[in-house]
Amino acid sequence: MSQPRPGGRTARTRTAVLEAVIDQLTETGYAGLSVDAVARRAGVHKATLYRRWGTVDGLLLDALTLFADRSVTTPDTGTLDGDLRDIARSALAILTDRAGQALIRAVVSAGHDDRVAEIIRAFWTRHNTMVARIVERAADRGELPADTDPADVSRAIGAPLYMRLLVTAEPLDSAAADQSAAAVAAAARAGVFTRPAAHGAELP
Amino acid sequence: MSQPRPGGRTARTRTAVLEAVIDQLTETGYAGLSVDAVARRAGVHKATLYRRWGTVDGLLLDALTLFADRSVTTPDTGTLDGDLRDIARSALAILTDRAGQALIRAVVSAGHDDRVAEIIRAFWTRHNTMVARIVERAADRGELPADTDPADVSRAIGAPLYMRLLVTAEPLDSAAADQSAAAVAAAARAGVFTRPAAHGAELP
DNA sequence: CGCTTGATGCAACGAGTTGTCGCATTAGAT
DNA sequence: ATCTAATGCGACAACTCGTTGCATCAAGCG
Repeated sequence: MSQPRPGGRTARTRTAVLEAVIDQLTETGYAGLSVDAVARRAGVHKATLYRRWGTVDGLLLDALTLFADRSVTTPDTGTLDGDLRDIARSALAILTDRAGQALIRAVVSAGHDDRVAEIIRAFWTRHNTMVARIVERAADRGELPADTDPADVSRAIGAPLYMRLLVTAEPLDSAAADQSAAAVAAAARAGVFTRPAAHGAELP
Repeated sequence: MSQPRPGGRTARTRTAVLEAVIDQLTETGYAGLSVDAVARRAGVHKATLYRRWGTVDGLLLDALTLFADRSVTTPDTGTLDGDLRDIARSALAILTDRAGQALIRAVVSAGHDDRVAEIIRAFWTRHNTMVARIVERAADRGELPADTDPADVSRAIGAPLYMRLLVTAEPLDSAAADQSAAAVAAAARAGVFTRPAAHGAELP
């Protein structure tokens, strides 16, 4: 590696700065996220931040990258309900995590920076892939219609939780996560998330 | 009324300003919503805005009040599925409306101004009341468990649509609305939105 | 019609913020 | 021990923000 190691000054600075970004977002939201404020909080000169990150969005982007790079694990409980519940609880964990909450709010506020959008897109792609494995297994067990769309399921699991966080400001607890999982299971079993007939093979 | 009439200069100024607020929000988002920008766009001197609205949040609040005061109508199609579909399509209409979209994004970005939060709370209270009527009728028809929680249903209908708008940036179309309605219907019928046993009446 | 009153236009301001620069200093690698 | 890149430092011009005093205007009223 040509990069300085984790113990190097550069890495230490980055850690301190990105942590300061989260702190600042938590306290003041995206509106209060200025380069100066982050610099003061991190104990780093603001010129350094301008040189390395350029803009406020650069800072947000780096913090977001660090956060979104966590791996998505696929549950395998043996039942659709169990798997969906695990996924909902993972989502809950992100949404109640300090950094997760700060970053999600910031992303929504940041309007649509292209680079940010790309990170979000990549995250959901991975998430959908993970859900697809669950769905496939459930279909093999006969718990679900074979043409169930994983993207629909993926979105539906998280939606009520994001709704509580961003829109209605309601509490985020495990009961909410479990209810969301149960609702998705019921809807999926009922065939609501079935893909529209693609090439009319089974038409009369 | 001691207020100048709708044709008065004051009223005309207010209309022009609030329209400018929506335009500005649409183009730049909450981050770009400055008093100066709105003043320029509305063709009104900024001192006037500071005198009447005080701050940027005052402007947003007034625009939001004007928008949120629209009445919520209760559908009555005779079936649970029909009613839920109507509700989902109403939500879709708000979420695809220019002003609605601008204001919803702004509210999420505005962090939590107390007065804004109060308006949101009031909106959802009315919405929940409306859904409660639907749910009650459906329960009377035997389409739903009697102890179905209207707030759960209310939240679940809108959630996938808000999710598409705010989080995943996916398209908002009537297919999405109808799917959401169908999913909620299936989940509600399955008893997912049933209130937890309150005073243990039916326990062994 | 002319008068009164409150709302608006106008220009200027001081305070604070933002992003950049040249140069000195330091930490880490070789 | 030395070299290099990263950081610290202070100053700066350009910009934004909110306020103020005064002139002007529009709407209602007799």
